[in-house]
Amino acid sequence: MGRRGDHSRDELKKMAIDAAEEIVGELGAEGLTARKVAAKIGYTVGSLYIVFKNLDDLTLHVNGRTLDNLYAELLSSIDSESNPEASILALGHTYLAFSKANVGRWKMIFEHRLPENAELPEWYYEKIKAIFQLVEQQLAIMQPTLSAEALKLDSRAIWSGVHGICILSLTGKLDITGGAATELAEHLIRNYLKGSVL
Amino acid sequence: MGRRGDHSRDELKKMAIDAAEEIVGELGAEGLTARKVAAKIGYTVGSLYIVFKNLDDLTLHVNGRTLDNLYAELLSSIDSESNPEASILALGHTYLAFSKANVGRWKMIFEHRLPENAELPEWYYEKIKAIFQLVEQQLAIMQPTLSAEALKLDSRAIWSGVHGICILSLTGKLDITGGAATELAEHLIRNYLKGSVL
DNA sequence: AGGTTAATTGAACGCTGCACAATAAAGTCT
DNA sequence: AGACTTTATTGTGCAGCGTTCAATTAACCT
Repeated sequence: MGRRGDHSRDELKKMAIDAAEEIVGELGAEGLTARKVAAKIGYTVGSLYIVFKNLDDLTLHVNGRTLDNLYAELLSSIDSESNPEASILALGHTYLAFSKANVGRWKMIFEHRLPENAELPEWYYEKIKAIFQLVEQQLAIMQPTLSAEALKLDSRAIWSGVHGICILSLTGKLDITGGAATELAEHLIRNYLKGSVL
Repeated sequence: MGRRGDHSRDELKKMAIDAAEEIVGELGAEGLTARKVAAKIGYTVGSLYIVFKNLDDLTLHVNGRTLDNLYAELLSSIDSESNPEASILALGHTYLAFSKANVGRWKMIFEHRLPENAELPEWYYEKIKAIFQLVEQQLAIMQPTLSAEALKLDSRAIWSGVHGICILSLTGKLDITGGAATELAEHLIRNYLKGSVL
């Protein structure tokens, strides 16, 4: 059992997120319970509630880390590419690969619902925005004359589209053969870009 | 209390789905519990488990009906339109409007996760396919030379895209002003179609 | 060593999904 | 009509959930 001074608050927090991450990776969001996390880190449930407001709070932190992981992979998938269209395609490809390699964690981000009146915390929005901005940057290189407004719209349209393909393919609702998600995303990106340049 | 012979199995099933639908509409998927549904139809929990395999089964039936409702609205949004591009835009518009008008029920379709090894039933897939086919039909009118394969791909790409916008806007993850979802979808559809015709 | 502070526990509460023995109503047969 | 069978429905029970909080126990301070 955890004894006083064994771990600082931050250490405990990190341990809990680590444990939760592992559980979600194995069992999906459904399998995440306070008791399991507590058992896994050698503390009792009560201690979790010192560090997190509630289970949703813990979930949010796991999701935050997942977003960070994705962001890192997305970033490293473009820094070698110079052609912006190729970069956007690479982003899409990396996104789909990541979500497939981390189904449980990725699905949790979208299956998770906040309690009635709660709002997503600011830092969470920032992470989402950062991802959109990767696309936005490439678009800006492609079409330097576009207004900030138009860039934002285009990047949101493209990335939401890729995201839609991602979710529908993960949940098997595409009514299409398995590996086609990447192909779909490529299609979407290429055709959108072609059409928007005109 | 429900007495023997008061309601047939099918009536009971319908009553339960009705009640569940109402609860989800008011409280969201989170608020749906067997005990609440039972109380609402004047039966006890036990009776629900005669008619449904489990709560997931009930959820699936509510979702199925929601898909039917959407399908009906989508259908009536195009039968007056003759221009296929306008029709696809109308489909997107109707989709977003429907999801906004029925947030709770619509979100439940995507937040709901099946237990570990369960597969979606066939009739559920059929409903999803039917919706995709509405887009496919319009595309076929637009580009009669396209192969069945290509039609399927294009319709999936477009509709997944619209769906992505729908989900991200419903869950407030678009980092963009509220009403812009429709605008985004229009952008996506128009640019994709423009690009794909070339 | 004794007193204070604070970290940690674990039991308790009210909820959940689900199962199943007990019950009561309808149908059937003589 | 009365007894027997069938079956629809109940309601209690179980295990597990998130969350709270009084009690405990370890570390620190004087």
